[in-house]
Amino acid sequence: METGRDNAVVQPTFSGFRVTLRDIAKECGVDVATVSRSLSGGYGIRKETRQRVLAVAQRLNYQPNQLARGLATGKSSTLALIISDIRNPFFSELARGAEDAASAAGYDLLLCNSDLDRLKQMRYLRSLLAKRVDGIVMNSVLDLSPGVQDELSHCGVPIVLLSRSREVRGFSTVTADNLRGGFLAGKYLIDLGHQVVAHFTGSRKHGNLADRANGFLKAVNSSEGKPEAIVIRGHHSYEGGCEMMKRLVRNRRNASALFACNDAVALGAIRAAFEAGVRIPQDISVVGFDNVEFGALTRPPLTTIDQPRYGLGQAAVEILLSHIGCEGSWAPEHRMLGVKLVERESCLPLGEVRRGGRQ
Amino acid sequence: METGRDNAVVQPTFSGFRVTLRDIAKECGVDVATVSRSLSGGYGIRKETRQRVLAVAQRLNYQPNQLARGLATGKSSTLALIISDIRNPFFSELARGAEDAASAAGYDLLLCNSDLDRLKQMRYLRSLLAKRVDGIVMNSVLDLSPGVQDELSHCGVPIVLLSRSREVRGFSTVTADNLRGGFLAGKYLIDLGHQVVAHFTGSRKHGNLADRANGFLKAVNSSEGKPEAIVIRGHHSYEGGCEMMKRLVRNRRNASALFACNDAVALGAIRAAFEAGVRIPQDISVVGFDNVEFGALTRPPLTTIDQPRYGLGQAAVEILLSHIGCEGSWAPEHRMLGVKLVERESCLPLGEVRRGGRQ
DNA sequence: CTGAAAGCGCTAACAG
DNA sequence: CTGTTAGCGCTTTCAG
Repeated sequence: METGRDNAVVQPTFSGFRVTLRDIAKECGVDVATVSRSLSGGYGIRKETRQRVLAVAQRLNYQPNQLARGLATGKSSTLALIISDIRNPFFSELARGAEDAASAAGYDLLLCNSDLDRLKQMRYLRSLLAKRVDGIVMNSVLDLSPGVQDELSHCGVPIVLLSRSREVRGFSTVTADNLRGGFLAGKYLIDLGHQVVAHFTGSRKHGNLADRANGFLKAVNSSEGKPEAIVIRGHHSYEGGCEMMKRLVRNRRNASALFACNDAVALGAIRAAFEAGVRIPQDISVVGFDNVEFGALTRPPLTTIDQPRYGLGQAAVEILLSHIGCEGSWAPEHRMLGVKLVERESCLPLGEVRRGGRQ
Repeated sequence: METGRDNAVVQPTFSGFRVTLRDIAKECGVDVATVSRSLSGGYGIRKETRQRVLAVAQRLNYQPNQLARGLATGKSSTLALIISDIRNPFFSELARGAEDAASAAGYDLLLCNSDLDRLKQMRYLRSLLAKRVDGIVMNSVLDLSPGVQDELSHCGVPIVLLSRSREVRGFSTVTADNLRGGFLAGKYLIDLGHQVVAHFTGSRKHGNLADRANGFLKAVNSSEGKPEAIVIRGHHSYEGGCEMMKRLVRNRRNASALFACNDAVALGAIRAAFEAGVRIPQDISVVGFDNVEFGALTRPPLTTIDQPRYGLGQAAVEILLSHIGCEGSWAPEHRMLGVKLVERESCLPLGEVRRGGRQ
């Protein structure tokens, strides 16, 4: 039927995975070394020889075996990304940025979901190092023991962290300006006239969240009106947001504004508020952090701090690549990307519509 | 300060990456082969010898070099996932399912974003095969030429597809029951009394979307009241949804219901509707497909077809693993996971509140 | 049960 | 410019 023409047109794309340098060498009547040189770079090879080798390689559809190459060179052309959970839209966009950058440079990207669990992280690291990945982008290293941190920073493969962690030396970092983001959020709420503003955040060990909290506190403390800050800790997830809002509603009905440490928490909080009959933004104004795509679609659309998620992943890989060029002796680089407030409809000036409703 | 104790307690976790079998062999006064055997499996080794080797390996904190092992065995203990875009929440959840399953079995997972682009897919495949991945989960293979498809199915590494693609033999597949999902959605809308119902879908080449469309059409065609179906094609994304809704509003104001091929499209459509002053669900009822997490938070909460995204990834990797056990001669396996309707608030019976509003 | 030896496929000196 | 020679670190016959 359609076979004749098809087979004629198609070139044997994946059939050449068993042909080796030796096959080409034999075919060309030269040595494998010559073939190797011709294929990679081609320096110190007569043009004609190289052409001939290339032609044969092409014809045989030669595909180099990366494992062999890797064993010989100690490099694998693969990078790794260890994050807590790819389902978090923050990380999925970051991952895309990282993968695009890696792919553009000829690297593949291993994805690891650690859930911020120390044991999982250790397992992944071990496996990745065993595979001789050329670089690692990871969430944080704070929940590893200091000794392990130290070892990691000396293990020979460049690692860039996605959190500031001033305490840890020896790693490059890429972060959004979380401190400033927290400050912007706090200031915005206070400028709206709010006197009692809550902050939902996560573990103290999470450097980025800590920065946001500090920025936020800086805003309230440096403010004239002596506003009150209530900080509530929980899990930095949608469910955590729900749960913290329940706590807030139960214990501190006087809060009129909320800065959530990320959009997931904000969305969870909004959901719980809705179920508790608390209106957003009439009863409580909320600002999130991340500017996750779906934040624009919630009820109400979420005011939030935008951070360049894709760019973070991209920058992290760029740094990795620059380190990889430096053959084992790179200087840690710290890059901080800007943030900005995105005003939508989840905030209102204090008193504007408040007390217009129930209760 | 805290150094003394710390250093004493911590074991040298990542320091052993340069110790090789030879080192252990030397230390134990045995041959590398003995060490190799002791470490992997340990068959045909005297218990004491093995113990001794293991102890030394432990002490030296030996970490096997996977590249070397891979070169020798032809396996890499890594799998790969080629999807269109990890930022799509459908895929990020699927990826998590796949990664968890892989990780549990001792495999790492390479992430590739193809954007469904033929060239990118080819590049990834080449790279992955060169790295001797042990298995690949991929979106689809339909946009590759038939010859390439054929080659792929014979290339020696198991591949499982995330779309049905009946036309292509030689691959295993894992999908949700898209046909039934489309049918459920269509029937639901028709049972609500809608007479003119639109369907927003994507490329014909996308097997899963085609199945949903077919299921949908089956529902409308098998219905008593002879309802009318309007199918509109565009990109199966949020933006695509916006754009298709604009088209619908411009051209076919009589549609009172919409089945979107996925939640992103549904959400985009809802957004565009909102901006056009079309009320959901009063003017148009909409049902999505996927049951993406944020669908519960939109305005209004989205009625949708739930498909087990995490489970799809998990199942795909399970199949891969089972194939890997079979040493090159596995029978393609096809698994189809169930779907169900999730009723929320984006649909209304025809006429219920309709015509109560503007225009 | 264990050692010796060959080889996986490629790279990288070192000679010619 | 090109061939020779060693490995990279591990697995896997094949002997002993």
